[in-house]
Amino acid sequence: MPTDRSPTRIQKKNRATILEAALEVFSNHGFRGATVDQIAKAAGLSKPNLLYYFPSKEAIFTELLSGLLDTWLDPLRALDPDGDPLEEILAYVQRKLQMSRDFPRESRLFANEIVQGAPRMLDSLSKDLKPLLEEKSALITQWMDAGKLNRTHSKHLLFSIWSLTQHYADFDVQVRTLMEDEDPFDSAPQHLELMFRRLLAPDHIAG
Amino acid sequence: MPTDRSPTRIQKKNRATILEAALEVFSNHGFRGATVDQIAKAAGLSKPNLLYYFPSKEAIFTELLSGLLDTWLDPLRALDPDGDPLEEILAYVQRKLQMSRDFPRESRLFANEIVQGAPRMLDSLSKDLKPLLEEKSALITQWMDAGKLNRTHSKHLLFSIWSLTQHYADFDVQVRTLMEDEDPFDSAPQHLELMFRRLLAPDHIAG
DNA sequence: GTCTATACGCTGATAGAC
DNA sequence: GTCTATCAGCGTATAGAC
Repeated sequence: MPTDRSPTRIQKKNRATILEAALEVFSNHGFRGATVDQIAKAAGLSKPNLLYYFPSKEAIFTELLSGLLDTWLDPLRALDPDGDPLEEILAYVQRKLQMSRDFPRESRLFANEIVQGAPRMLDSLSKDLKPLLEEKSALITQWMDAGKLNRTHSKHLLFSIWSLTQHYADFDVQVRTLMEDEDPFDSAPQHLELMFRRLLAPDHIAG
Repeated sequence: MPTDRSPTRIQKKNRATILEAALEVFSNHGFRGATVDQIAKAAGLSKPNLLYYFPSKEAIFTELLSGLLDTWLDPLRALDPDGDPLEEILAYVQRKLQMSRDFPRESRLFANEIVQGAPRMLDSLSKDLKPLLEEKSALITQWMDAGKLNRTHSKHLLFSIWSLTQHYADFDVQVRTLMEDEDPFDSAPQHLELMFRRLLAPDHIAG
């Protein structure tokens, strides 16, 4: 077991390598479907050596989850109360879509866990995600009250943004099978901008 | 092994019971996460007895998938070329949402498989889903050409319907955690109708 | 048709040499 | 810190009695 005080450079590097490998394997197979052997091989280590850095498979997984959740929620945190409401939300949608394109493994990692009832993530959902959702959905409701946005259910609005954008990461195989050679990420940004612009842009039609 | 000709009533009933139990277990844990023991217990049979009706765990899974896919695609097949375009699509959205409410296990079964790269479903995607998508997206494009619907990317439109509606089944745990006591299915229908009506209703604004 | 008992591979984790 | 060797338990599947 690594000593508690001041991990060496090699320890830090190996832990990082393991977590990177774990992300690759867990995101593709889920917790139960992944094996320590696969992770060790992907990390270029032997299985016992890997378990020298982490006490168990479960420990790797939970550390991975908690480490990623913070940055995963950054795009939502960046929603700026002082910005232009419509543009803020449209920018958030695009940020989320880019994350699906650039970090699909993170998205699938969470998706895998949540479809199966989030047995190792329920606490994070309540403690980290819920307060953030409350804060931002309240902000959006304020914007609607002020007439800056067309009125909708603000929580469903955020769910919609999540599901539409993460779909391109989580269901990537299906999307690419159905679109053949066209890259989904070429046309998705326009489509999603149109959806949310039409939904949220305040009415200018009299009557 | 059951004889090939004319399965008895008890055989039919047991196979149906097993598939029902398998749906329950596979949808909650995925293929790898599910065990034959769990399925047998859920079906009220011993493990060897279960394997008398199906040759393997894999066989149960694939039969379950192929059996469910057909009815799963029914709502899309029901999209009527002769109906009113906007109302047809809005009705499709509501049918899909009802399926997420009434058959969440089926949705999660497919979701589990697809997030992990659809190793046992790729053929079905190409052979069954793709032709249907091509047919219906072409129909939608026709409607747009005729000015009956606002123009959007018809495939992304269908992806959007799938992701938004199935989200309430696949991410049920997250949604319910974040909405606490409010039932998502009380407010989701309105929200989704508004989204697609605003997106697709032909413009009446001059200029 | 249904059971008990069991074979056997895979997987998570540990022991102990170096 | 890293390795080889190995253990214990689980999970799929089968054998064979009834």
